[in-house]
Amino acid sequence: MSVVPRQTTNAPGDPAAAAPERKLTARGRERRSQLIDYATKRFADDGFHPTSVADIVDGIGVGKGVFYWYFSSKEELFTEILRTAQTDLRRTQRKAIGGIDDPVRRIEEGIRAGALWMANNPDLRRLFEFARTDESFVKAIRIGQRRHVADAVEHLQAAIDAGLIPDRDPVALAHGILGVTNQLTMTYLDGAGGGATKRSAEEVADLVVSICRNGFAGE
Amino acid sequence: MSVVPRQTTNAPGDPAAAAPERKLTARGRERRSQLIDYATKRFADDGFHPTSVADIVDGIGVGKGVFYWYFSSKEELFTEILRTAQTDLRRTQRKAIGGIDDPVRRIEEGIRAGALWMANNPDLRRLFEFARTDESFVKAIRIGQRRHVADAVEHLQAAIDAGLIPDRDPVALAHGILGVTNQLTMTYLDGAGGGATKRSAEEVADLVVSICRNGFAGE
DNA sequence: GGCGGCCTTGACCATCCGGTCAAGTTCGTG
DNA sequence: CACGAACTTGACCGGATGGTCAAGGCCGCC
Repeated sequence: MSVVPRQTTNAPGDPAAAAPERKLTARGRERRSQLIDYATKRFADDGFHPTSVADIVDGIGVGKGVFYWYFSSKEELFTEILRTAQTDLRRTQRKAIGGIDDPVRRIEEGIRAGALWMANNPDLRRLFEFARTDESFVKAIRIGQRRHVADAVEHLQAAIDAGLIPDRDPVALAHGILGVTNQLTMTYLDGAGGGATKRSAEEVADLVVSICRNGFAGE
Repeated sequence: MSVVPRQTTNAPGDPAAAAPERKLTARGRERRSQLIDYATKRFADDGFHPTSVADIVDGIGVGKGVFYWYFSSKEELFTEILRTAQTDLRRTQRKAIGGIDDPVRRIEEGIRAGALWMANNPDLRRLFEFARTDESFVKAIRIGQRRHVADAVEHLQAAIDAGLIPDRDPVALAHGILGVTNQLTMTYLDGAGGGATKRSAEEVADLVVSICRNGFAGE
């Protein structure tokens, strides 16, 4: 008969786009992640804008209302995907450098873990890449990127303080590392790198570490 | 009265999307570049998909037919913008390393010129960035990127052969340089870099060169 | 076994989108 | 001044698109 009111009041200060925040049963949680998984693939394959809500629900074989039961908008879904992915990437990197003391090795293993994550999650990598170019999502992605850079800067600064690497702007270095990782994983692991042979994820990760460490002239 | 037939036959072998290829008067050429300029700005500010043809013609204050007089589709316009920009970037870099003999300095000045171009053409840089993420345009951008990488590889290989830099995969290095350039120009020159102070184009160019040359550990 | 909340349906809506086209205007040339 | 080609107009079209909602089915719990 009656339907639960659609508009969940946002926590004040949260400017726009909030999740419906419903009580979900096991079945509901499963449906929700099914939507997320399928949408991730479609967004990565066809792009965010060209993928319609109808495409997503039709692909799963459910009615359109299902989508809006779990997400308040297409944008909200996408933001949710981004947030989850950024959290996962960060956790992966933290875990990878867990037991390591030497700052330089922490940096290197962090880079390697980042590159491997990109290699193992090509869809999410593509979504990051797109999100940076779309005004509606830059903000969301900047939050995670800032954290990401801050993590790297911490270790770079430690290495500088210990006299293990030259004293250069660690923030710029961190961004440089990010740029190399993105570009090389894209080139060698996504479809058709520009005149480059295919390589395994590990080879690419080693390549990324080597280039970040030495540049073209170093050593 | 009668209207010139709309569909210009493509040069055979050209798969899709070709320009109308009309005879343009001075007035026509001006209108055409007005459309290109305005569309570039809108695409860069609002994104390709969110910007409609109606937005473009309304922004200029002309009828919709004007657009389709000069371009056969929105996609064709965008591809044209990309192609022109890539050509311009390449020419700028070639010119910058014109009179230089030392391979290492050629590399460095090429990098600097690339970074400066990105800094001076933020709209076009954003369009590149987006085009890499959209299936319809990857192909177009790959062509230019391949050329771009090939240019860099040539100089890197020369430097390796002359024993001026260590013998490492020049293709990977070229992509690394590209990644650093994109990331740093975006961070420091576009809106709101992640917790980073604003810098001049020249400072950023120097930063890019330094990082590409030495990595985080080099020298 | 029935009640109430979670979940699903799919027709429907207002709007917008890329693209077409018949008709009209501008302008250089002969 | 006349003619034809270059250019412009703006109503119009078929088909999305994101999002809504009244209605009904499912299911766990008392």
